Amino acid sequence: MTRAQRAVLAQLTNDRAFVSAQDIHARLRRSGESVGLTSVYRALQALTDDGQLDARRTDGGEATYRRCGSDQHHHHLVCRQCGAAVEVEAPAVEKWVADLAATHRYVIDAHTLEIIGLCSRCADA
Amino acid sequence: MTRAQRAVLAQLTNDRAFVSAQDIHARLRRSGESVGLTSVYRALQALTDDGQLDARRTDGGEATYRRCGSDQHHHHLVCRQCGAAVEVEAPAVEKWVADLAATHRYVIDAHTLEIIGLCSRCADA
DNA sequence: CCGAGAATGAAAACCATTGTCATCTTGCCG
DNA sequence: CGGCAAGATGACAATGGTTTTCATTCTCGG
Repeated sequence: MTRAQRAVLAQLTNDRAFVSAQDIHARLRRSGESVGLTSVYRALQALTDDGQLDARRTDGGEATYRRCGSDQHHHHLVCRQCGAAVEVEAPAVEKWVADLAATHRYVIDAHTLEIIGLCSRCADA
Repeated sequence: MTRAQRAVLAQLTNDRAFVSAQDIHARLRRSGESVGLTSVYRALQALTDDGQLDARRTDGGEATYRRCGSDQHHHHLVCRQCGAAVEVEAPAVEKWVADLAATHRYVIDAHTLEIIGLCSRCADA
């Protein structure tokens, strides 16, 4: 693992929310651990390919990343304000998806299920 | 409704797949019906706000739009190649989402459920 | 017919992301 | 140790979708 990858992973292990590349870069800068923006992007790409990070896009189209606790397939309940997320599993949905695909003769690559709102902390504030 | 909105809506009523702003612009151009790219973006924005179009982002982060048959809340089975989509309802999922949000004290704004793959036509080709 | 307010679109600005390339590390072999 | 090859790094430029700006053009009520 490269220096940039270690730095990014450390940051995301610390925070544990969905964070954008630019945010990660800024935070690393602020904490003295200086890594170029390009390297942050490369590290995020590599770690995501490696399955160590989950990626999702915000409503605005910005990519955000999170270090998840489970390496199993799961979905997220995400706070649109702070990025805090709860990992959830939905076996019933998985089955429903598979059946549906078969019915319509689609070859499925993936599916997404996300619940977006405000966590209790952000809702109160 | 403005000229641009009529043109965009006509195009999307014709095609009925998820299409990007740039694609719509190109198609209108090609069909003689010339509308500026800016106006296409504005029309898509307005029509989406109006609930006349459904929007989603491709994996690459590009926004795509579709004229759906149902104005009820529904989800999509989408072909990542050609944009063809099947509208599906999932009452069980809706309920599950609501319960989950309550459990975790999240104030829910929205949720997304998408199934991405290849339609039978694209899979065969 | 007139004028105000909306619509239009070309061009510039934006901004996240990716490519380029010269430099710097690092680990290995002699 | 040296030194070299492969990979990593990061400043900078380029890309590409989207939004802003702004001057011009419609449109429609009075």
